[in-house]
Amino acid sequence: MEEPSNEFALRAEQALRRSGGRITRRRRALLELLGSQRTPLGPRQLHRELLRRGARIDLVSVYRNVSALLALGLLHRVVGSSAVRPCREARARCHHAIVCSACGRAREFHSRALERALSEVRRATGFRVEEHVLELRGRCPRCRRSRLCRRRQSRSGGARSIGGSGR
Amino acid sequence: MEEPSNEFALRAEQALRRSGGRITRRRRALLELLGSQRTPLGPRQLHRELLRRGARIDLVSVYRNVSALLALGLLHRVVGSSAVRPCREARARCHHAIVCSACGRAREFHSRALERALSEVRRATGFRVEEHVLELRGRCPRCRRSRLCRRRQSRSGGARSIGGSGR
DNA sequence: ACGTTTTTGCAACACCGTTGCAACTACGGC
DNA sequence: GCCGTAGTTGCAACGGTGTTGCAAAAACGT
Repeated sequence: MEEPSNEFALRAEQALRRSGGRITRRRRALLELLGSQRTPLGPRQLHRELLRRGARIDLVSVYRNVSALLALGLLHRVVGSSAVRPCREARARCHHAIVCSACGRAREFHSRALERALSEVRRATGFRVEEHVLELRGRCPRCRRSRLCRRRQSRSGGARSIGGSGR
Repeated sequence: MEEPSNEFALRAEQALRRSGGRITRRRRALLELLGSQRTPLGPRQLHRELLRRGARIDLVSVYRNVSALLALGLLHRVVGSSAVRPCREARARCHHAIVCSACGRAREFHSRALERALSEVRRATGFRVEEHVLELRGRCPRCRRSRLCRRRQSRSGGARSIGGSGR
């Protein structure tokens, strides 16, 4: 058997074994892909990419594996979509991310000011803010420049027309 | 015809008329409900509540109306769910909200510190942060106290067991 | 190599939201 | 008040997404 080619795949394999899981050819392919992805991908996209790379795997298996990895805390789900991305650190619990609404690329960051602001919100509202549930959406520098960087993501309301001659 | 009983319904009716829409009995019932809801509700829940109140309306119509209202900017969609809530002001464009992960109640707030933090993030990442896409999730004071305040909302990963005798 | 346990693929299913179409209804004009 | 036009509704059918039952296949410890 081959060795994991990236840091995430290695870490994930260890975690899987520790929890009694097994390392199959398809699972490894998925881990490699997840570890090398440059943007959050959903199960469907992961599956398509795996097929494109020559792996023979069923969509259901991708779903099951992604769920398992989420449960193990190895993946992070982009808020408001089915896309996932690997958690940077083994115990990543407080990262924030900003996702480009145009190209979908995610960038993680750490902001002292944001931490402070969250404390303020916590105090003001009495809420206990839960970890890693904060996510921003915006346009990344690249996509701000070029309009070329397109991609449909519209989870927004179906924009039913009003007053249009809707037959 | 009756007069709208709450501020939101009134505002929504005006906006709908302005855009060439018409005010039907069912639409009005939905607006009344939306204007009086204490927590974000999804189309399904809205529909159920409308039936419970004696209105006879099809689920499809609820979907269409909610979409229309979203398109008009009268409703705001909770990130990561299908639930909606009325925008407080007619032109609300920069409110932030914190949603309780237990009971679903939403509370809007305004935070100077958060504004400042967002500026910092903007500078640091080069992203243009888009409006009203930031949303926090946490436990509200009530739900922190009592465990009684329950409600299923789990859009989280199906938590497929690993190494369990999955049979 | 063998037996046990997990993983996989397939098919079927459940759920959510959307769309085509015919019937209905609001509303402006007379 | 009645009419005609144009927006709205309900129904049924559809498409997409994610889940589950089950038998075959594969991984891993011995």
